[in-house]
Amino acid sequence: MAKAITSRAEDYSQWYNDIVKKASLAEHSAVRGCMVIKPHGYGIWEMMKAQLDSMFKETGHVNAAFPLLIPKSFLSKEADHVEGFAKECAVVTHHRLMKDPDGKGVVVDPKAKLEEELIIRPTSETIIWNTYRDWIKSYRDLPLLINQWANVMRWEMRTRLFLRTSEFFWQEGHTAHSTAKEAIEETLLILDIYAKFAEEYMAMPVMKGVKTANERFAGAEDTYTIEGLMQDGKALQAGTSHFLGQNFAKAFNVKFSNADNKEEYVWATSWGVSTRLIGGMIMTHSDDDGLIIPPKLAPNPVVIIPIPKPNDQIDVVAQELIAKLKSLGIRAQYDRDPKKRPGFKFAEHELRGIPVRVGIGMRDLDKGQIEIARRDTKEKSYIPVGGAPQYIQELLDAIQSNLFEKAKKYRDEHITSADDFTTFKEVLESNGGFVSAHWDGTTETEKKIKELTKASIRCIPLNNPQEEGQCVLTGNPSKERVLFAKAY
RNA sequence: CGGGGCGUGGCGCAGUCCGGUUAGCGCACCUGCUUUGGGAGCAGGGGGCCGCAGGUUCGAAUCCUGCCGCCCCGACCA
Repeated sequence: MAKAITSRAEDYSQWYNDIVKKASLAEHSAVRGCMVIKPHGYGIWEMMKAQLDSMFKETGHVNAAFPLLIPKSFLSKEADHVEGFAKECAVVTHHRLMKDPDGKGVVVDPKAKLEEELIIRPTSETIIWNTYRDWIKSYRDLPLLINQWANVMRWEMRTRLFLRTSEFFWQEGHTAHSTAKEAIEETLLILDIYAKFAEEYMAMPVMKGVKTANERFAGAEDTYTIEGLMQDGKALQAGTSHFLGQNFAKAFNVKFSNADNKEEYVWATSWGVSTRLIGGMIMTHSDDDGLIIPPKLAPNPVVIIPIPKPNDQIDVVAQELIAKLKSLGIRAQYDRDPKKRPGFKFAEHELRGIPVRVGIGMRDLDKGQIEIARRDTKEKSYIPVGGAPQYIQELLDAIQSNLFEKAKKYRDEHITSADDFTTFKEVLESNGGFVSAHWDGTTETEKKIKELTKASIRCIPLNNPQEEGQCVLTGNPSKERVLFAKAY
């Protein structure tokens, strides 16, 4: 067991780090806070990208690309936005290096100081709205539905691979609309896409809701969120969709003429999900033996292993199986390497989270069967060669739904109501997860609760039942419950 | 920015307190033989500015000074 990983019970965050490292998903780079995403990890991101991108396209969005660098002055145009991001921006001040006059290497050339400093984008609202000003003149130019796949940089104090790094990869949608109603509809449409993606593709159940003023995106009127629950009982904000009102339109003076030839400010949204989703996938499904990838996100959901080593007959059976799977739209990989033993390969592919493993050995072939093992439950079955493709197809679906059901069961068992502060604290200590409690609606109380328990309000669920109650901390009147949790 | 820890072949570490001649171990790697249905065994082999820069000393991975970097825990955040 050369690559054994720390168990979840022993040290959850070490378990996470071990999985990222030993499943070859990513590693720390030479640059502080920035990661190298390795092929296996990037392959999963590509699967996520492809699916999300097609969902965006189906709903009328198109992709474009905006610059990495943003003039410093742009950032200061929307007051809340500056406040939110100023503390974590990397700034470009010079445009040239020179040989160090006192020795080896290079130094910044003091003569190459930029007249206006540039910010490496922490998000792109400002540069995009500055551009939209020129693109939008009439209601006929609306709606404008644009997305970009990009990297952004936020200078983080503490980083964790995928969950929080200084540079991360994401998509950011930026749309412009002629009415508030339409912009809000867009915000909710995207939230639904995110939730559908999370649940149907990542097999990660999520709560849809709206953020409190305190947790809102800097510059937004409303921030909608999907919140997942990880196996250690902490919540993960997995995606956000913002209704920006006219804040950016006013800051960047983006107006359009309506049908009555009257000028109005444009209504806006922005929305994003990032490589953080990979962290969410890991912490939702994986076990003490390593990563578990939901079949729909696996670059290669099936791996075929010759037992004990390849020969002509096994090669033929493997290639035929690959061809038949391909015709069913299932990608499979044949790990033929004769120098590695099957036991090693079994362990390796389990660690890397491949959903289905097929073992082909002469002993089974003589009986006309092959061995098929599923990663999620570790169960093995012996299936006639001819029936294997269909069996695998059904098995992948079964794994996908089993992962979702298992995660949903866990999540549902970790939503607890609390009506007094003692219970509230006890639930957080013992069971973890979401605590559904009344809150008096003030930021002050929200902050106080966070200070006392480390739990924040993750969201006010959509379609939340209205009920009279008393705030769990202050006893002040409240009309609905909100979801608290400790969060990543 | 506070508190803690760590920088030694690709990876993980020992050695550092108490300086000593050739810097060691496991994994990985290379060669050969034997193996082969759940991380193979044996034999041989290659690979090191001991984080960087100064200093003390006959002699420094080890002691002293300064610097740099990374990880973990907190405050901030997707």
